[in-house]
Amino acid sequence: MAVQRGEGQVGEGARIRDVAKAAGVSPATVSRVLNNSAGVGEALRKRVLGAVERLQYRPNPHARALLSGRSHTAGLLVAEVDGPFYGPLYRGLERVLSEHRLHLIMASGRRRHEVEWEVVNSLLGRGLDLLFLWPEALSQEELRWAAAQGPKVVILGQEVPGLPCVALDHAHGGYLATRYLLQAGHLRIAHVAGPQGMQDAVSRLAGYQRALAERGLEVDPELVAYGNFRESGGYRAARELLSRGRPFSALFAANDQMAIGVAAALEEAGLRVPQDVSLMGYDDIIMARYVRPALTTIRQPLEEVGKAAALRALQALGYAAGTPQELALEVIERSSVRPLDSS
Amino acid sequence: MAVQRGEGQVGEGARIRDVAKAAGVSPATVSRVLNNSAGVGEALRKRVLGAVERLQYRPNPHARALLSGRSHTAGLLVAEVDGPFYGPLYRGLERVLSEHRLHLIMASGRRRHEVEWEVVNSLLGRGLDLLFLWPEALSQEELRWAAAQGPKVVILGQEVPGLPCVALDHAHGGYLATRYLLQAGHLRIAHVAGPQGMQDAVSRLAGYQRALAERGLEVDPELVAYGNFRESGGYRAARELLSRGRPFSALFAANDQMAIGVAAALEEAGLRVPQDVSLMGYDDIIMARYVRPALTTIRQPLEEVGKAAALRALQALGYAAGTPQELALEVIERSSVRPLDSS
DNA sequence: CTGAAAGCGCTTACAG
DNA sequence: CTGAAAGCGCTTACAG
Repeated sequence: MAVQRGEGQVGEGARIRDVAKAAGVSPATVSRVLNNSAGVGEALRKRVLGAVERLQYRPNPHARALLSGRSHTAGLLVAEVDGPFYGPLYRGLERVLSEHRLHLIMASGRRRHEVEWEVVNSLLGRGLDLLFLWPEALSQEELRWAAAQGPKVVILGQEVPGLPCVALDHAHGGYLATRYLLQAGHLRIAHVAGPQGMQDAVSRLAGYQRALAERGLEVDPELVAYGNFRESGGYRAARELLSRGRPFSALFAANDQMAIGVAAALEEAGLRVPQDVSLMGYDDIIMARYVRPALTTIRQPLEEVGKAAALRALQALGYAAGTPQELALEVIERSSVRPLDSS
Repeated sequence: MAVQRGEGQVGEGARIRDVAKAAGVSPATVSRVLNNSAGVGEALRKRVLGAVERLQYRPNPHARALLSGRSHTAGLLVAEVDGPFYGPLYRGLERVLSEHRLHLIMASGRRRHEVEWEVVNSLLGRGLDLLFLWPEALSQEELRWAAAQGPKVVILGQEVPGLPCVALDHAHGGYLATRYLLQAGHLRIAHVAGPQGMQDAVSRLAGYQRALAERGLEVDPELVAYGNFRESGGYRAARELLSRGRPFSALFAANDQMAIGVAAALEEAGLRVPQDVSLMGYDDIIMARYVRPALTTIRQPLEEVGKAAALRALQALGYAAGTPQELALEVIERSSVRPLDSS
């Protein structure tokens, strides 16, 4: 009685007992052969493998997961699955994880607190081994709670005291970008920041302000506008900046996508990059090299971030994993910035 | 004896029997409450829910999957997780699937037969409910074999007789793009095709040739070069075309990423788009709207493709799902093509 | 309306 | 070296 054989896809194939019968051994022996455990007689081994092959037997992963408590799956929360940004991160994670036969589930929190929370809970309910969270709206409290729920958690994009994190120093990046522009002789530097309240956006803005202050320049709030981290946001923010009428000879956009939107708006307004306005991006997405003028930007090693996060997580799971590379930000000089004639 | 309580993350929380004990009922009753089955007395129901809450009980998904044969997870094979191309597809799939509490695993086949085959097998061994395959190198035989292994399979990007597929008519798209250029008065039209042997690339090339032939023009093989579907490939292919010395007034690139690489190469060679060379892309990635000049292109409704594929798969699983939209290709006119003066 | 029991497909400690 | 049995955490047909 009780449960009938499932109709599910998994149940359709041969079971271990079918293989055992076909090979004339016990299920335990089949299991041992498949898991390379203990010494199984060579003769039996061959027989079992033959039967496995013949019946196209695949062990039921759900049964294995139930027994071991391991699903061989990791989850990744990001702000969006679109866009050029998370691709390299995903790839870095996948490269390392797949070597350990771990798969990766990606889910989007859409930059909204409510959605992020729901996604994290859904991920927590799936019996994943690992959780990589790149939150945009969740509080540190909430992240710590999530980490207490079971799966190993690695936080990306920000430092959360008490949890394993892999973050880049966004404030430093904002500082580097701005200083670069300053060194090129620009004094009136506008900034298109990311969404207000988002950590990385806030930090880059802080870096921008610090560089200006260090140089003894006043930070003019009229030279700062906010965007959504996408092309459309950069486009709109640039138009807003232009409409304010405050002159600027350079502009630092908090990411490359917005920088490209900015460039479009500038051109529409009859301003040339870099002759009239120097433009600096952030991220170094692939496209940055190909847009005209090619974008000078701050490179974030996102694939390396993914690898580092994966390595750290694997260690937490008890696998012997290598040591991650140093994650350094770097100015990539291309053609969108030019020195200001001090004439 | 036998198995000890797992150390896995899943095993760490409360089990159904703990809840049952706390509520003073049997595990069966807890199960019924949680699954809203049958009529459970309201009083008990409350007690059970209270205990669930108190113990922070989460049913073990692996046990459920073992019993039901359903993992609530779908797999997606694509050529790369990077790049702007698959984002909208993933999003379309995810939007529909998540409404049915299905998660999505993405894996990259890297355009290599061997890797694709391995990935498909790995996916097949995971007890997934659904498989979405956008193959670049697998044969129709292999795809049919995969579909026979258990999970419901939907093929993307090409038609495979006998299997549910969601594909766009790439030949038609190539034809549309070329005809558009022809109608603008161009007669010498170069083509940067995708990798030789890949279905979509081959079809677009065929569409290009058909449009030329229809117009009574000879197809000059010297005007065709091949790229890797990425910016770098477009860049190199354009340089190759230029080095051949055959004149052309327009160029159709088999995707937007290559078109953007082409534009960079053209500009480096001192050629202006569209004044000197008209440029047509394919896909309509977000960036197409923002590069300068904004790219005239063929829009592929990839998010819709994802939704349609998800809907079809859900039907196969027996869920009542809606009917997908029509998937039409469309010329998006922007600024990278201009009529040829017939002077 | 509720519970005791069987069983999903595996793995592993125990016996031999 | 190999097998019989227990058990992972659930769900559901069967009894009551």
